[in-house]
Order: sequence, then structure tokens, then C-alpha cells
Amino acid sequence: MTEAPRLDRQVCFALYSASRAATAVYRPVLDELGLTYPQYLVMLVLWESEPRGVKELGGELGLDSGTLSPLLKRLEALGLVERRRSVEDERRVAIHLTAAGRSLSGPARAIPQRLADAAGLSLDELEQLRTTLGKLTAALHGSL
Amino acid sequence: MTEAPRLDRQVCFALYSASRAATAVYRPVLDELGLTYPQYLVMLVLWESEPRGVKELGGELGLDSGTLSPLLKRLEALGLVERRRSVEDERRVAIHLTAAGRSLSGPARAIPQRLADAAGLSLDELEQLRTTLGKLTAALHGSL
DNA sequence: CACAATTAAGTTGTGCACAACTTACCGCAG
DNA sequence: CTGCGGTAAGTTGTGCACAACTTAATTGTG
Repeated sequence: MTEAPRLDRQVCFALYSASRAATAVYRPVLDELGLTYPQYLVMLVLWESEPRGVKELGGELGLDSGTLSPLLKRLEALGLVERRRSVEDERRVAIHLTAAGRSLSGPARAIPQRLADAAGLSLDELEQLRTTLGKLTAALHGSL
Repeated sequence: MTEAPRLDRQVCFALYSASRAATAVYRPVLDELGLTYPQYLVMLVLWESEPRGVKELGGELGLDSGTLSPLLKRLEALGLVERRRSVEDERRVAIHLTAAGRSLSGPARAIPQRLADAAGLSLDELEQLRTTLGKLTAALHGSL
């Protein structure tokens, strides 16, 4: 008779653990900025280009409005973004950075290095890991 | 002036995305068993050996009692586990499998294959990924 | 033009994560 | 024997994820 699947053999658990460990490394740094990790991700997207619609943000991050709407409300309460109902299409809400939101990108620059330092992997290994994870995520999405 | 960090360069985001994609693949299968992914993880540990204390489960999974206590209450409500206050040490609660909980390990055997099928990676690549993630998680925990 | 199908955003409800705190119990030093 | 430090489990509060649903605006088709 087959064995029950073992926890330590599961790629899925390895992903789940690594992901939580990585955000745990970011947490104290992000605390200083007053951001959670998902909020930081939204800010990353906006720092690249703004304004963005909620749907658009969701496309980049793989999140839906059920997650983003309250998150964006909190970012607005923090004074980092502004939500403006689009004039051309009143279904859309454009997310703009405020001056405070824009200026937060400075202190945020140092954050990724934190993970690299804590990772105990070479830059090559990190690069390869990122590539493999990208392929994996794409394949998993394709299988749904 | 340095660029703001880019989303698509971040290992942390790659981990976060891959982890969510992997549990999304498991979700429909686990739905049939009536389990969430974290509940499935707890069952995996118990199928290896039981009874286990809450602290012990937390050690295996990296979760604290704040997460596990309500989760275990839900597993108990499903009739899969029983929580018994230890007689020798009344601080401890031993988590036992019920007959129903034990018999669920049969249907659960097929689950990991699902991810392997959906992953689009060879068994070798999956093995190497798991190893790298293990090293990464250990290093990240060590850095805290 | 009318109106059904589609789409954007938001809401509601459940279940994690995790911090901070509480409660109850153990074990040990005096 | 008496506390007292430490420990196991549980509780409370916040913030994601995600499913299912609602609302309001737009688009496509006859």
C-alpha cells in the first residue's frame, strides 16, 4: 500500500515556507515605512508607472478587486495614493501617487538588498531561482 | 539616481506568486476533501505520526498557536481530529486523528502528483527547486 | 435606439498569518 | 512549601486572499 504523502517531500510546502520566510525578512524594514508586503508590491507597480486602474494593478500582481479595494483604501488613508473616478469611463478608478507616495520610493530602494543579504544564495543562484519560479508560476496558471 | 526596485526582478514576489499559484492548483482537489491547504498540511503531519501537541505541529509547519488553535478547532468540527488535554501535563493538548481523519489519507495520496503534472518542470527540476527553497528558507530563518 | 451581455470596482463572508496579550500550568530555587 | 520564571495553548485585532455576489457603467447587436 502506498505511503501517505510526506510533508518534507512537497514542493508546494517548500514554496509556502520560503514565501513566508521571505516576507518575514522584509517585515521589519517595511514596518519602518509603515507598509505591509502586499502594500509594498502595489507601490512598486505604481512607482514604475501611474496612474493605474484597479484591474491593471490586479493584472500585475495576480490579485482581484476583493483584495485590492480595501488595500487601496488603506494606502489612501496613509496618504500615499489617491483614488480618482475616471471621467471618460466612470467604472474605472485611477490610482495616483501622492507626493508622499512618490517620495517613499527613495527609502524603499534599499529593501531588495536585504533579502539578497539574508538569502545565503549567490546572485547567480537567486537569478536562476527567480527564473525557475517564473516558469513554474506560468505553467501552474496555464493548467487552470 | 538609482531606479526604484522593479517588481519583475524580485525573488520575493516570484516566491509569493508561485506559492499562491501552487495552492490554487491544489484548491479544487482539496475542496473535494473539504480541506484548505493549511488544514491539509496539518493532516500530513498527523498522518506521519500522532498524537502531536500544538507546539509540535507548529514546529513542523512554522505556525504559532494563534494560527493553529482555530484551525484545529475547525478540523475537530469536521470530525477529523480530536483534541485531548494531556493528563501528565495539563498545559498540553494532544491532537489525535479520528477514524475519519485517518481514512482521509487514502484519497489524499493522489494530490502531490497533481502539482507535478501541472508544474511543467521535470522531476529533476522539481527536486532541485525543493532543495534550493529549503536552503533559502533555512538561511532566511537564520538571519532573523 | 434599445437592451442584453460584459466589465470595473466594491462588498460580504470565511479562513489563514501574525503580533500582542491572557490564562493556566509546570518546575525549580530558596 | 512558596513563589516565580518559563511554557503551552488560547484569544483578540489587523490585514491579506479568495469566492460569491452586488452595483453601476459601457459596449455590442439587432
